[in-house]
Amino acid sequence: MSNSKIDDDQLTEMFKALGNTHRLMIFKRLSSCCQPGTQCDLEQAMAYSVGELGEGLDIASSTLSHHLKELHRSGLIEMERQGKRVVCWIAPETLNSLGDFFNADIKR
Amino acid sequence: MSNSKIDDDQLTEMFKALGNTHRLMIFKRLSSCCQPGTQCDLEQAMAYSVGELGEGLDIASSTLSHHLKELHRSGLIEMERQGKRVVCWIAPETLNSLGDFFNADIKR
DNA sequence: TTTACTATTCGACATGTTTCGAACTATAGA
DNA sequence: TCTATAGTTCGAAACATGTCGAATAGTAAA
Repeated sequence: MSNSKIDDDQLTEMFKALGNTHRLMIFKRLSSCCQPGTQCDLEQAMAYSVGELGEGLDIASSTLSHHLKELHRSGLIEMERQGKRVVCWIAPETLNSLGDFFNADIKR
Repeated sequence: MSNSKIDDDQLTEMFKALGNTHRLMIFKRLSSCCQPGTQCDLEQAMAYSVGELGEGLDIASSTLSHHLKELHRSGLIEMERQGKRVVCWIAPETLNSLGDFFNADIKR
């Protein structure tokens, strides 16, 4: 059921991107869209600014910037400047491709 | 629907393990259980020996051994000696956990 | 324009990873 | 026991990554 093409090189890059504690935390924060028991609009609620994503991570802002660049390079997240801030959100197609990778019973 | 517990550290290790071209190839070979259009027994058909997994990869056997160790350490694959050979297969629970990670709509 | 806020780039350093060949271990069979 | 087959461990070299602070760039508001 996978219609979005994604090659092995890109897949490797995405896994490499997620294979780091800080980047995985960032990714998880981006993929958690709302508070327990609340409804949320996918497109809106899942966007965070760079600063928000760094909260609680205890790393320098330059390091944070580097990690976000890696997540973006791999195709996992999108970024866009909005005024003073840069907001980030998960690239939805990519996420689906990854889900398919693990859920398909047969791969070649 | 995720009942198998898996913490962030282990998740990071698994992604790190898959974030390498050679290891991803090995993992894909282990997760492709049968030929096109054929039926297969999951438990049996998905086991490969170390030597078989290295075919076509064009790396030294010591390097192959290292990669398999990484995949095993991360919890992605199981290994067992059978006579002269060591056979490998994918750890099924782990695979499900990873699928859940990407398919759950809400994470925290 | 000056200031404050937000984020990125750069250079440097320490740490990890990938890879090889050589030496070693384990098993099965002659 | 000797030999062949199948994998692993070790040490070293090359390369990649994570991290920081300092300097820089973009935006908005006083």
